[in-house]
Amino acid sequence: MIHHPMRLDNPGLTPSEEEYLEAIFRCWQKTGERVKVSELSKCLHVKAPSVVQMLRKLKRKNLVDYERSGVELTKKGEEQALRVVRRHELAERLLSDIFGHELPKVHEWACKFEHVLDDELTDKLDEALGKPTTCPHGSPIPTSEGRVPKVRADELTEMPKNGDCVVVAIPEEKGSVERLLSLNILPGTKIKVIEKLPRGALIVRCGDCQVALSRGIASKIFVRGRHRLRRRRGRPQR
Amino acid sequence: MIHHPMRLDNPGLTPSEEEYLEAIFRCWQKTGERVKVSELSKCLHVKAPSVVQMLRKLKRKNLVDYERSGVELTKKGEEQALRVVRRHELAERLLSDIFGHELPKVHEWACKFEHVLDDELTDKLDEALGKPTTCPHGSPIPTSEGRVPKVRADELTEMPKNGDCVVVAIPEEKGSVERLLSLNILPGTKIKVIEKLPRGALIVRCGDCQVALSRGIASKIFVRGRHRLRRRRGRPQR
DNA sequence: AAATAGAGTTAGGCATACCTAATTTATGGG
DNA sequence: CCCATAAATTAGGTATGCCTAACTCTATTT
Repeated sequence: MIHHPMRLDNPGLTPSEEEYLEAIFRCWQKTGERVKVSELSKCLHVKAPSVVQMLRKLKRKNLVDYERSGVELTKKGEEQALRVVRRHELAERLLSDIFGHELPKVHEWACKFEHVLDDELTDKLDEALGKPTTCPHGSPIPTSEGRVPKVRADELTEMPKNGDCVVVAIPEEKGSVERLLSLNILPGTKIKVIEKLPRGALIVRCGDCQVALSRGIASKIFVRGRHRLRRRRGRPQR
Repeated sequence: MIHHPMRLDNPGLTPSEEEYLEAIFRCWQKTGERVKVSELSKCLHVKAPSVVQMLRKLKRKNLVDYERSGVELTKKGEEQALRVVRRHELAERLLSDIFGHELPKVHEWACKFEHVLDDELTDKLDEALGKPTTCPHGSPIPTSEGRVPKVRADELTEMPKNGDCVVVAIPEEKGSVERLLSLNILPGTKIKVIEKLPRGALIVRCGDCQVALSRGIASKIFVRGRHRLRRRRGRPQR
């Protein structure tokens, strides 16, 4: 069967439209601000005029609220975005279950997989994987009803000196994951802040060794302080 | 990342081009004849002019030998087709490993998955699945070098009365798979021909029960007579 | 051999989604 | 306040890959 511009299992969304919705959602999630054209342009690797064109299309479909000040998902748009995110996170789980040592590449692979999972397959996958609550990087997986489990977690940079904590989520991006994987810093890892350096950088102990983390990467690691009562396998956020 | 018309990991083939190559290969495999436009039109669910247009494009790229009499893959075209088939069959293995009871849907799902597996992921998948030699329906999986393990197998319709045999391959198509799954006729199943009816239909015993199979479906079941020496887990063809 | 059906082809269009170049609109520094 | 730069937009163009309608073969039937 041929690549159809519009998939039957979804309410009239092309793969591209889905990618834009997902990107808008992820950008918005980081800052809570309306998302700018230039931001999407960067993260989708697409030139600005293409973004504008697509945003107008999404606006016509009532999926986004778009003005010069930036974009925001509408209720309807967010629903769709969450469906895509769910498929993406489940694909990541599947891939990391199969290819344990390839975590750095999992995100990229999942970007493609998310477009070939229809609702039926997604739900079956969810079940087959044991209804996981987070992706391998620690992000929560939206439920099939579109609810995102919210979780209390703080940036590693906000931990006090000598603070003990447990990693809840790490970034998705390949370079960072490679770095963290080599240091054995993954969701679930216990780490302790040894020293706080200027500019947000810090020195942490994980396992036997001590390493310095730049602010850039440390601010994308989310942790839960160990003084909080630990539930088994908490549901972290990022 | 956005849906690009041409994937980087493959030598300039769009997903559509790949689908055509695969379809040409599969049609050719059935009959050994040059494939007709109308045939492709039917099996790709695309109108004839679209087929013609694509065939001309593939001809320009030296992937097919195309004249009014029909199409045939060139050496180069076959190489590419086999890559796609390999990805498809491995995807089927993966899917049927995860969703054991959903065999009828596996082929359809794999049609989508085959387009998101690059060479690296395909090879890793091959390894993770234990380098299987056949897809769950029994078709041989081309190697990464593009070799197709050939296997001796005969149409069930050619078995003699009272012949004992082992199923080697069943069709991919959903309806047939549903039927055969309900009868518990799968690759590996032992069956015995009880009666040969006119027009190629026959009655077979499998397990405890006896069933009638129309010529239509029986001719798409491939078997190996039990008088042949059995190797462990033979590599069937269709 | 003419008529006709069906397969193949050509011509002309359309939707998607990308691009570049040129223009407009903000925005922050002098 | 004005200008330079960055961001957003408009205009116009390209490649894919599908479509319909109309035409041309080919082959079969009468």
